[in-house]
Amino acid sequence: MEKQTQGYGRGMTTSRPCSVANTLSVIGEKYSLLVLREVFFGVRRFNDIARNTGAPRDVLTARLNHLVEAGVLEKVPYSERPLRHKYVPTEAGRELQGVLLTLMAWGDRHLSDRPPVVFEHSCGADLDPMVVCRDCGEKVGPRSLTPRFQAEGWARTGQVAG
Amino acid sequence: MEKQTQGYGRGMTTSRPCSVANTLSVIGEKYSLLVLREVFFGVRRFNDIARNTGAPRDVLTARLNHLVEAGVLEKVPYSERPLRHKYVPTEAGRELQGVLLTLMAWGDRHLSDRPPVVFEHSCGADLDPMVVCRDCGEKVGPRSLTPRFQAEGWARTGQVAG
DNA sequence: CCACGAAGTTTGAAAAGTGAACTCACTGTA
DNA sequence: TACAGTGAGTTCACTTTTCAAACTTCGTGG
Repeated sequence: MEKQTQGYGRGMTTSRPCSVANTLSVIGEKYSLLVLREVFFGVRRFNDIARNTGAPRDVLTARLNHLVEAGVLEKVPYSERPLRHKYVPTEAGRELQGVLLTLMAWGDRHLSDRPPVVFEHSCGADLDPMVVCRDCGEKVGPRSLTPRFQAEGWARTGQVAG
Repeated sequence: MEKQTQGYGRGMTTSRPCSVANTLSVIGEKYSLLVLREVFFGVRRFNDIARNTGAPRDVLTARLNHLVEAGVLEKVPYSERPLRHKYVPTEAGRELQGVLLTLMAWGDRHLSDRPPVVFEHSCGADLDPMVVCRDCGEKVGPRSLTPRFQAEGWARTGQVAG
């Protein structure tokens, strides 16, 4: 009955089991992350989200439903008669903020002269987000990580050589 | 001559100017982030990336070309006669690691019983990534940020009220 | 000469995305 | 009661993208 989006990875037999793919099956479709951006900005009504993201209305309907089913957003009525809903982030949804911030930081650094939006952190500084190891607090760099695969067969499928 | 992908935001007139949208115009298409995941794992050859991501070969060709044009990957020959290339991340590409890590962390937390892949950090611990403010070092939470819009007209398009 | 491998390219059908127009329920004004 | 207006979708006709499989091209090793 449900129209099933032909998603990434989640449960696929051919491709690598991976939480990146799993997460993308929830927020990887076109416009989903822009919807979340708006929700984080406090824009929570259908028409406003549609205008700010540029998403066609039927696509937006599908994305919102998908995000609600996935437990990222929650549909909360702001008016009975007529029944109207706003879309608010769940706890899980709020935890996606880090994804948005790292995406934004990369774009700020590599694709714009000056950032279109700046976040002021509660410490007073303009936020420059950074990913660190929770245990040691050190910044995570490209060479400080060694992957360990929990399922066999995926470790050395390709040449790792430089 | 170039086939122009009908992308997000970048340059659109209708939707909010935003680095999230700009970044998604580079890495937001289906499979692009999975390609980057593989490249970070050290898998750098066309056939290996195709197998591990599940991407159709023509789509993969398009994604790789797009990522190379955008300066995220670089095409480096590993054999003349026949000419064969591997795809290696540029400096800008390596800086996308934070995006992958936050996506992975969210999936680990919300979509799997146990992580399919664990990264061991150079400090010895299994990595649990966290986004912090570079200035004060504090963890960035959902309520510690205040957006400031550099272009007018986008600040209060929707109801911010809870 | 033949089979094989890597890295694409081509193909035609299926799926997804698109904007415009339409529906439906209600509201506020007269 | 009539009537214009709004929010949230849905439907429609169309375009674009995706897909898997087959094909191509260049070179290798036997």
